[in-house]
Amino acid sequence: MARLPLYLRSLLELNGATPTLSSERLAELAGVNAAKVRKDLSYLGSYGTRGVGYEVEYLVFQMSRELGLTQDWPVVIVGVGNLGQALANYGGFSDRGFPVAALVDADATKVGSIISDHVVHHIDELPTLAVELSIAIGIIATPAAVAQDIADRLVAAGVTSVLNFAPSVVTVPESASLRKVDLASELQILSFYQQRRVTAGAD
Amino acid sequence: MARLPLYLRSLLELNGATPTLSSERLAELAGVNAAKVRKDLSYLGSYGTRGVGYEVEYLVFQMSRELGLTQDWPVVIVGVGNLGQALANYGGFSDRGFPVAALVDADATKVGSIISDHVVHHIDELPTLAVELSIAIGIIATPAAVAQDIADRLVAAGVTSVLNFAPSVVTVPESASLRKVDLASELQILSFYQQRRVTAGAD
DNA sequence: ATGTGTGAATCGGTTCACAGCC
DNA sequence: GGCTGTGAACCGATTCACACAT
Repeated sequence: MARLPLYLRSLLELNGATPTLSSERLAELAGVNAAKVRKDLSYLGSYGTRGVGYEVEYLVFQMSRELGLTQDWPVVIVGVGNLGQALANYGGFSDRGFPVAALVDADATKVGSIISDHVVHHIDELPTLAVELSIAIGIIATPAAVAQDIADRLVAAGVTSVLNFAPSVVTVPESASLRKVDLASELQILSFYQQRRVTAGAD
Repeated sequence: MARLPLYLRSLLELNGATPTLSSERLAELAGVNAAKVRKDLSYLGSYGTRGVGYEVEYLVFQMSRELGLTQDWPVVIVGVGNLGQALANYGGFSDRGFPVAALVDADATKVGSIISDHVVHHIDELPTLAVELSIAIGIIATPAAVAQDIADRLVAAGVTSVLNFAPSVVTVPESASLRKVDLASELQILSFYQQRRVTAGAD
């Protein structure tokens, strides 16, 4: 359920403003419709009270548990080029239970340098690091050409969750999970609609 | 059609290795199935030849045209914190026809500083900059709390395509387009499956 | 009275399968 | 013979609508 994180964030943003919340109201906050919220939440169990709504605190707890956020999941960032460095410096990860446990790169000249308090290790150390640091998630921030190879190495090292930022098609075995963030595609999709608007306006 | 950029990228990666390509083969490269490729491409028009496949060069041209990639679309990055700076330094945009035309921020202490060859302007200059630089796309790299306000300002300034990196729900009028990149959600989704695997394994 | 939980209806997108063209 | 283009079947997800709990 890809919307759970959205609901959770909406609930947390309330910051205890209200002890209870209707599906209608939560839908508004999360930018979806109320029926969807009820269906999604009912899938987690019956945590609502008819005539009243959902108890915010309890719901937050259940969602966090469901999403596996009651523990930290250490991440490794592979590739410390522009994007990799940016991600390493970006505080948003560690804050939310995804501490950056290691940085690795294939470039020997980068190995040993320090970025955001982390020493950059060589990619060959991945298997050792993965075990020692209990790494759960690998972030690929390399050039597209090597992305698949990195994914393979991550999985081989026992990292079963992969987030790919490289603009290339990557596959992992059934036993692992893969998500991608494709900046170029996002821009091109915007460009598509942008052009349509411009063209339509000219007609 | 959100898969067009993927197809285009796959075609470009061939680098002229073959003049013609079957839907089967393109599907493989793009990581989807062949029927989908044919449906998607037929939506652009009948650019294939039965018994042969699609002429790569012609297809690339048609797709680029369709996606509006025959021209540049200048972008403005709003917010030059960690993420904003990273995006500004990230060469991937300009390369692909989305030149970073301007950087803006609300923080007066950042205004005037130079990042990746660009002077940071104050957010209030957005309307002027948008017109002068023909800005088509606005990238929101601000804290969540101000993201909606920024989106409103972008739209008011005539920027009708918005890419939101802030972890918050943002809406724009029908007349504009919005895409989002939600790093925290991506990690939480991975965490969800990761936990399921771990839990299942312990059973 | 209010708002959940959920079967039933609906919708959009995916996949199948094959007729038609090269 | 090979591969596209596309109607038809299929499937999951969304939405509707209402019985039922508080």
